[in-house]
Amino acid sequence: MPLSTKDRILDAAERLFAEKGYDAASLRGVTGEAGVNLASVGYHFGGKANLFRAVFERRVGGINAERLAMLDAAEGGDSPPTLEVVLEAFLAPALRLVARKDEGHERFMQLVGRTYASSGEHIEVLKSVFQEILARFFPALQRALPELAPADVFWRLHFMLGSMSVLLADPDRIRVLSNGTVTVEDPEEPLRQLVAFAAAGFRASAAGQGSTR
Amino acid sequence: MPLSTKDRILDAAERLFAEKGYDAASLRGVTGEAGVNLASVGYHFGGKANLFRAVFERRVGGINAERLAMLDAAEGGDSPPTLEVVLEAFLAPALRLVARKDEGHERFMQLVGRTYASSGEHIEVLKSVFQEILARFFPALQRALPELAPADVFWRLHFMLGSMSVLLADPDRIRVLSNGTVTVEDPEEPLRQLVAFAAAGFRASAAGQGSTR
DNA sequence: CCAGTATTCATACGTATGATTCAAACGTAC
DNA sequence: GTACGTTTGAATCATACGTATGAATACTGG
Repeated sequence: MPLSTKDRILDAAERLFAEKGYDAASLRGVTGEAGVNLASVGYHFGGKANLFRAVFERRVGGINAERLAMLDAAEGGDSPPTLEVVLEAFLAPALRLVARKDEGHERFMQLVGRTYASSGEHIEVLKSVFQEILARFFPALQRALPELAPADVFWRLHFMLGSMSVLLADPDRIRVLSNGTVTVEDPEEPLRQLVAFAAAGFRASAAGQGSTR
Repeated sequence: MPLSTKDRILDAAERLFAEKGYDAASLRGVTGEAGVNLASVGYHFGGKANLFRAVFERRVGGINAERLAMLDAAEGGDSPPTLEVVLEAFLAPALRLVARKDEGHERFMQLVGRTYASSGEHIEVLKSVFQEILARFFPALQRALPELAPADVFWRLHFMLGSMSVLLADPDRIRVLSNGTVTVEDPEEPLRQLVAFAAAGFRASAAGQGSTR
């Protein structure tokens, strides 16, 4: 079987939403690229907003399952997992999809990164899905950093999410930023770089309210 | 004098672009909020795209000048500036504008953060302006981190820009992320937190190609 | 005061959007 | 072979968009 109309719409929508953003991507563009009729969007999804949700729901489940599986594996051993292992469990499933040119998945992660930085209402889609992940990873981070105040853990998680989101939104940005100096040949390098950077950042001595005054 | 039509348009455009993004912000919304005629956009700026540029050009000059001044001051002393001082020279001018509720400036920084994470063509506006800053700050970073390979400096700068951009794009995100646990009372705290996090990240031992294999 | 320029205004044009409708065709499983 | 879920084509709707035009108004220098 080639591909169902539903999936062709999802593929095209994923691509166009990631490329142009929600507003600039039109349903006519989506159905045109998918080679299906305009009316089929209404039939299958009920509208543009629901299509946007559907694009997310198709992928996030798998990614988050992989994250939780990696965390479970890391926590299964005798000693508690190191900070690096926890960070990698969170980052690797997302960054690998950008690395291996999965076509669909890469576009999707671009959409995630893009959406995370847009302060609009589209974030709600991300937030609802992120809660379960946060509920498992935050305690794991806190256990790996017992001396750190919860507020500091949140701040640094916040920063790491920002770093990750630009990495997802535009995998080529590092090349542009460095004027072509830095290129990514090894697909694992962004992950290694971010884990090293974030782990050191997490381990910095507290910078909260009282520490510098 | 109250405020020129040109400035009223710029103010409203800044607000709406930051709030809804380039595509979702309409010229009718801008001129409506500004209380001016729709046609005045064409007269003063020539079109929506040029208006977008103008919104940037009005503010970036001052911010970058402040960055360079702080860096000059830091490099004026006898000993070379520490990493923290360099980072602060870069981050403080931007983050302070978010902190002090300058109305206009806060909205503008939100727009900057938002634009940085959008992979579209709007980045070109940012990039052109960022070159001169990069040309001064990258060497300063490299001097503060003599043992680090240039590629690693770029990677970590990249990550820090990602962290900064979410901080700008949505100052309230830390509260949402932490489910209301973490709130920003001291306006200087985001700066302190990010400087501490990024400085430690920059100082991590190299994570490049050969280091982990 | 007036000429000339700069600005502002109301309005219209063409195009595109998301949504919805309806009859017809298709495929497939019972 | 007929019934049902799906897909298509085409059309229509109301609405919104960016842009352009030309008249009207405000401002300014002589």
